Amino acid sequence: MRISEASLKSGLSADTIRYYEKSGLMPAIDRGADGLRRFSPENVEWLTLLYWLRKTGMPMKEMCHFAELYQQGERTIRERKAVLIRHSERLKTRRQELEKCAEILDYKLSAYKVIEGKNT
Amino acid sequence: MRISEASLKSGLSADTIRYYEKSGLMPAIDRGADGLRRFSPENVEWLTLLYWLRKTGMPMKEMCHFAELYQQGERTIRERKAVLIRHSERLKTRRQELEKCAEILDYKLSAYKVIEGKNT
DNA sequence: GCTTGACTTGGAGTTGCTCCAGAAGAGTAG
DNA sequence: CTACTCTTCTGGAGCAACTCCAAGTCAAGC
Repeated sequence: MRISEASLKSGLSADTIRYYEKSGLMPAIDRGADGLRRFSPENVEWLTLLYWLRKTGMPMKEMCHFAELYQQGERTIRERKAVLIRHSERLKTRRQELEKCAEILDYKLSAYKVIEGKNT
Repeated sequence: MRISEASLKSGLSADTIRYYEKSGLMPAIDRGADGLRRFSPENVEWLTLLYWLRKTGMPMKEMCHFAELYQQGERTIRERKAVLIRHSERLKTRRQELEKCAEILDYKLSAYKVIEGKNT
């Protein structure tokens, strides 16, 4: 499939996909006779994973490292596992931050209610 | 208090605080006779709120708008409430994204386990 | 009186995109 | 065949939100 379809399926914009390729986050995408990129389903699965990792705060540097491991095949599975486990810990931290912020918002909103009560 | 203490208490770096002031996210901070910024506890509370809003993904533009409302006093409470409610909806969305990503990671990790099982 | 340390400003650098101009190729309409 | 539209390509500029740095000021301590 071509880039627009890959974009639609992965969630990444075409620009971002090209940018990721340039940055070494992809195992060089095949080109058709016309010179346009052709994405395999495996390519798209990879892009989708990148989409989620990035969206939840993994820095590009770490994704680059992860991409290198991926390119080196199955013998790097152990290390890749470690990267993902570290990331899922990051998710836990993020969730706690959201929780904390939600608390603060609730507090602020209730304080507003008190002020409004005074003024009416 | 001075900027280093305000930084410590709010969670924002001194650089970021100065940047926020320049960007209009703060009601102009007082200066002492020495020309250095002096932060009131109210200033710090405001910075702390900004810290959490930013950390959980509110764009600067929206924070600027919120800051303007704040500067206009109590008559903007209703609108400020709306901003915070919108943000708490954003938090909900973010939480779902984290959840979704956690699922993907679990799936990937279990897939790795299968591969490792085959190789040993 | 001299050094140390926190602070000041303005500006350059960084990350991770996002948008744009200009060109090339395929497909459709007249 | 010509004209037009669509998608894609590349290289490069622009942007958000910091982050870091150089050069200078000023008060406090030895």
